[in-house]
Amino acid sequence: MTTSFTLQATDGRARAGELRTAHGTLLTPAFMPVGTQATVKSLIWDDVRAMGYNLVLCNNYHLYLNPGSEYIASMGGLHKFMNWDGMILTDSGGFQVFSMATLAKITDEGVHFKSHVDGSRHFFTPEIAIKSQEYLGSDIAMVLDQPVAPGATYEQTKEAMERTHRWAAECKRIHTREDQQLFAIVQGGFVPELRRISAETLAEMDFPGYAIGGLSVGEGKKTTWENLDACIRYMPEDKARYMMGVGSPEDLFYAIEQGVDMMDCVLATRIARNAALWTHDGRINIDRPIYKGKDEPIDPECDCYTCRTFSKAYVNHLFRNKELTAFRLASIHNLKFLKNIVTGARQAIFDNNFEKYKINFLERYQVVDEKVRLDQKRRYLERKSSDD
RNA sequence: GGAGAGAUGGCCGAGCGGUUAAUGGCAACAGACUGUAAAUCUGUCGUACUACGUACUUCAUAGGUUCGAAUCCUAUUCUCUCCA
Repeated sequence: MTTSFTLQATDGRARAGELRTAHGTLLTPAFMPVGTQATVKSLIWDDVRAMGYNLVLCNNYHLYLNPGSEYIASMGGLHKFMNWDGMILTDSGGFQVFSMATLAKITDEGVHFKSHVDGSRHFFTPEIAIKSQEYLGSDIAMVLDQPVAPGATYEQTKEAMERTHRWAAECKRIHTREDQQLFAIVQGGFVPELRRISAETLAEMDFPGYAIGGLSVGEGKKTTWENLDACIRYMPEDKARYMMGVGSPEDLFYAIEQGVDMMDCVLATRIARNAALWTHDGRINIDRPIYKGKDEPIDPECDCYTCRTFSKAYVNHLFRNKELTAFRLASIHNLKFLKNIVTGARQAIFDNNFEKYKINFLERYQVVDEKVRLDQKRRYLERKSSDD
C-alpha cells in the first residue's frame, strides 16, 4: 500500500505532516475527539466542525454490539448512518480487552466477551474485528491488540505482545477494503525492551500507519514517556504515529515532543461532563461555589463558543442545577482547548519553535496551577479563621 | 368537641432499652477520571481540639423510670388524619 502520510516539517523530534484518507486530510500533529458510540457525547457535528476537527474516533466493539456493524452497513455505512462526512478512525475493540477485563477471557484465537449490556456471550476475533470495521467503513481501522495493566509480569507482557503481533498479521491478511487504512498497534507493556521489539517487529510487517497502545493506563507519567521513547524511535519515520488514549494538555506536548502525530482521548469530554475544565492557568472545577458571580469567561484567551458566549457564573449555574447544556458547553471548551494546542504546535514546528512553545505553555499551566493550590489553601485557612 | 397518629442532624427518612454521634437518600463541600460499561466514582459532612485520636453537646420541651434512653412513663407545645 502506498503511504498516505507525508512528513512536512520537523523540529527536533517533533513532526508536522499530513495524512490523506478517503474522507479528507488530517493535518498533524492532531488530536482526535472520541465518539465511541457514533457520537461525541453531548455534541452535534456542527460543534465538532466549528472547533476545526475533521476526524473523530468511533469504537468498533461497541458498535459491533450495538447497533451491530452489519446493521450499520445496511444503513449505508458509518459515515452515512451518523451523517458525518469527515474522517473516522475506528478502534478495534482491543482497548475493551483491557478496560472490561473482568468480562473478557483471552485465548490465542480471540477474546470471549460477556456483553456489558445484556450479559450475552460474544467471541471477538481478529477476523471479526476487521470484518466489522470494514462493515463500518471507517477511514482508518485498527488491528485487534492486547494491552496489559500496570503490574503485569514480564511473561504476561511478552505473551500479550506476541499475541498482539500474531493478531496484527492475521488482521492484515484478512483486511481487504481499499478505501480503509489499517494501522498496527505497538504493545510491550512497561518493559522498554519489549516496546522496542514490538515496534521493530510490526515495522517489518509494513502497515500504512502505526499506533502506540497500552500507555497512559495508570502506570505513572515517567513510565509512560520512557516507554513511548523506547518504541517510537524504532517506528517508521515515513508513516503516521498514533499514540492511543492520550491525553491531557501537558500530555499532548510530551507526546508531540517525541514525534507523535496523532492522539485521541476521552479525558477532555469525560472530565467536561464532570465540570472539570482546562484553562491556560491550570485545571478548574467550574461547579465550585467560588465561581458564582464570576462574570468572566472560563479562559479569556480561549476562542471557543462557550468562552465567547458565557460567563463562569453561567456555566457554574448550569452544572449546579444539572442542566444538560452544561455537558455540551464544557465539552466544547475542553475539546477546543486541545485543538488550539495542537494547531499551535503544528505552527511552532513549522517555525522551528516547538520547544519554546511548549515551555511557555507548561510554565504557565503548571506554575500557576501551583499558585491555584496555594490560593485554595489560603482560602481554606481564611474560612477556618473567620468561623472562629 | 371526640378518636387516632406523629415530632430524629440543612431536607427526606431508618432506628423503637445497651456494639448509636445515630442506617439510607438528597443537598452541601473537596477530589479523581487518559484507544468511554462513566450524566460515573471516592472522601468529608454535630461542635471543639494537642485531630486516623480525644473531649463535649445532640433525636420537639421539661421532668421521671433505669446501671444505661432517640427508644419506656408523665406533663407541655406543635403538626397531621378521621368523626361530629
